[in-house]
Order: sequence, then structure tokens, then C-alpha cells
Amino acid sequence: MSAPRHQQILDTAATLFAERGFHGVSVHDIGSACGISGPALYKHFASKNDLLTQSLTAISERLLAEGLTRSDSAPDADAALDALIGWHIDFALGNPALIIIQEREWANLDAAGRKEVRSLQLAYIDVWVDTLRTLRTDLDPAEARAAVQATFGLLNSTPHSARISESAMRTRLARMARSALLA
Amino acid sequence: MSAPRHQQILDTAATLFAERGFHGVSVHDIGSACGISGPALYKHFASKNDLLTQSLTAISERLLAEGLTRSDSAPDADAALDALIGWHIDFALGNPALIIIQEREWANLDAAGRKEVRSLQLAYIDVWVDTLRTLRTDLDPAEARAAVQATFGLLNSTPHSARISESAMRTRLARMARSALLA
DNA sequence: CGGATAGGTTAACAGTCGTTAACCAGTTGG
DNA sequence: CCAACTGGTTAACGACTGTTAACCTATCCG
Repeated sequence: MSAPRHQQILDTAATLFAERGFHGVSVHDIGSACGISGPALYKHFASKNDLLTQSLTAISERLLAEGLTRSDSAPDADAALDALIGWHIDFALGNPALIIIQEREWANLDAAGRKEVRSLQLAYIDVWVDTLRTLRTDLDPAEARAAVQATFGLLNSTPHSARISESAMRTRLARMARSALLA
Repeated sequence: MSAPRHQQILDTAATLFAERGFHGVSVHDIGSACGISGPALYKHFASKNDLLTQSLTAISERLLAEGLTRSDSAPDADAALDALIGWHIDFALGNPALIIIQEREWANLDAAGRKEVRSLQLAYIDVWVDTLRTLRTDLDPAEARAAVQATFGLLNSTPHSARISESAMRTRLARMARSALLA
């Protein structure tokens, strides 16, 4: 199996999906952006939908795994929150296309993919919620979840703006997220 | 001219676009959701793209106009910021479909529509930026703009979550937005 | 009364979509 | 050395797309 080509297709598809939306991109577009053409994709993926499913599950798995690692290795809850914020910013700034499709293409998954991605996303949210609730004992789980999701909206907005330097953006987002969560 | 039908089509289209994306909805889908079918839409709109353009410009005009009104009638900058936050939350909670398509279907506009919507959006951002910069003299325009757009991301995340009551969501979002902007 | 008009219908068009089929070159392994 | 497999090609498919055309009916106005 040619793993690099597999990954190349996945990356290319994610970028195109982010730019024009799942239904706005044809398999011919994806193939030709990879130097191959159209139906050749079916040697690597079962369907166009499979491309989206694999992208989204990979994103969710990576967010969750690294989020767990970083928050677990923090000395206390306060540092864990900073670690989560830092990780999410790293990911959003480094992979704007993935952030975009994770936000907007969720509805185009089939039932099975949707279920899997959803549970990974919920697990990731729970990591944040658990951390936040040890710092904010006044928040019940539902309120904490709402606050975390709002913070994701804040952090995920980076792909849409970005007119200041990456390091300035990084520190500004971190400060805004922290004070929003602890307000 | 039947104005109500015009508006009904616009509302229906916006909802469907929000659910399945511009390319994921056919003119037949829109028509049949309105009780008429397919090509009848062309008695009211020039094209499917025209539907999207009119939706997006209407949203941007409304956000800007009401934002200006509310912030102008505030006694000072601090109250103006609260007024802007309150208005944006009102709109986002009341029109989740419109918020969604304004975020994600911008790329599907034709050149003319894109230009008009963009300038309206920039004007709306400027209202926020001007207000914010009288309270935060340390922020240069670019940084203020980045902060405002991040706040929009926070406030616009409501359509994706919403598991707590609307009034609880409203006050939580307002507090988070305010402290993120002033952090 | 009678034409214009507004708002709907169905039929049809050309184009594009995702997907499959049939085929072919190169590599690999028994 | 030959068989199998990998990864590519082009051709063809049926379904669906946005849009136009042709036609019908009710309402309105001179």
C-alpha cells in the first residue's frame, strides 16, 4: 500500500473541502489536484464520503489524544487548562483547513461516521469540561459544556481572520480564551 | 408582487442552506419545502445564487444597521460595547440558520455579491473596533480587529451547542465575550 | 368584455456528478 | 518465469443539477 499517496489525497481533499465545501468539490477536482485523475481515488478510498469520514475521524482522534496527553502531564488544573488552550491554538493555527471542515462538514457524514466522530468530539469536550470544573466549582456540567463550546468557537475563528502575526495571534487568543472561561 | 412568498422562499432557503450547505440543496428541494415546486422559484429570483446573495446581504445589512443604532444610543463606550454584545447575541440566538450561512457560504457568492457583503461585514466589524478601542487604548487596529473576530466566533458558536436555557446562554455568552474583549 | 400580468405547472435541455467496468504497465514473490 | 497484485488509465452508466420553454389559470384594470 502506498501510504504517502493515501495521506496526500486526504490532505488535498481536506483543503479543497475547506475552500469550496464537500458538495462543491468533485472527485475529478481532488484527483487532478493530486496529479492523478478522477476514478483513481477509488483505488485508495471506498467513496467520496469515505474521504470525508476518514478526515474527520482522524482530526477528532488527534485532538482528543494530544489533549489528553498534554492535560495529563500538567502539574495542576490551572496548568492543564493552559495546556489545552495552547494545544488547541497550535492545531487551529497549524491546520486551518481541518478546523474548517470539522466545523461545517459534519452533516455530510453517513450515520456510522457521524456517530463515531460525535463520540470523539464529546470525549474531547469532556477533557476540557473536567479541567474547567475543578477551577470553576460554580459551573454545573451543562454550563461548563456551553462555555467550552463557546471557547472552541473563539479559538476556531482563526482561519477566518489572521491579519496579525502568528505569535501575536497565539498570545491574544490564549489570553481571551482563558479569561472567557474563568469569567 | 407577492412579498410574503418572496420572504418565505428566502427563509426556507436559508434554513436548508444552513442544514446541508449551498451545493447540498437543490432548487427542487427549496421549492417543495415552500409548497411549490422547482422552477417556480424563477418567478421570484433570477437564479439559485441570487437566493444566497439576497440572504447574505440582508443579514449583513441588518447586523450593521441595528448595531449602529444600538451603539449610537448608548451613553458611553462601555455601554455601547454591552449593547453590541447584546444585539449580536439576540441575532445569533434568534436566527441560527442565518448565522451559519453567513459564516460558511460566503465563498459561494459571485464576485459582485461577495464584494458587497464583504464591505458590509467590514463596516460592522469597524463599529465594534471603534467601540473597543476607546476602552482599550493599548490595542492597535489590527489587534482589535482580530479580537473582535474571535469574539464573533465565540458568539456565533451558539447554533452548534445550546443545551442550557436561552436566558442562561445569553448571560453566559455576554459575560464571556465582555471579559474576552477586555482581557 | 378583454387583454396584460402574476404565479404557477410540466417537459425538456445540456452539463456534471459519483461510481463502475474494462483494461494496462510495473513490481513483486514463489 | 509466470502469476498476482498495485495503482493507474479511459469509457461509459444512470442519476441529478440549474435553467429555459411552453403552457395554463386567476386576477386586475381600462
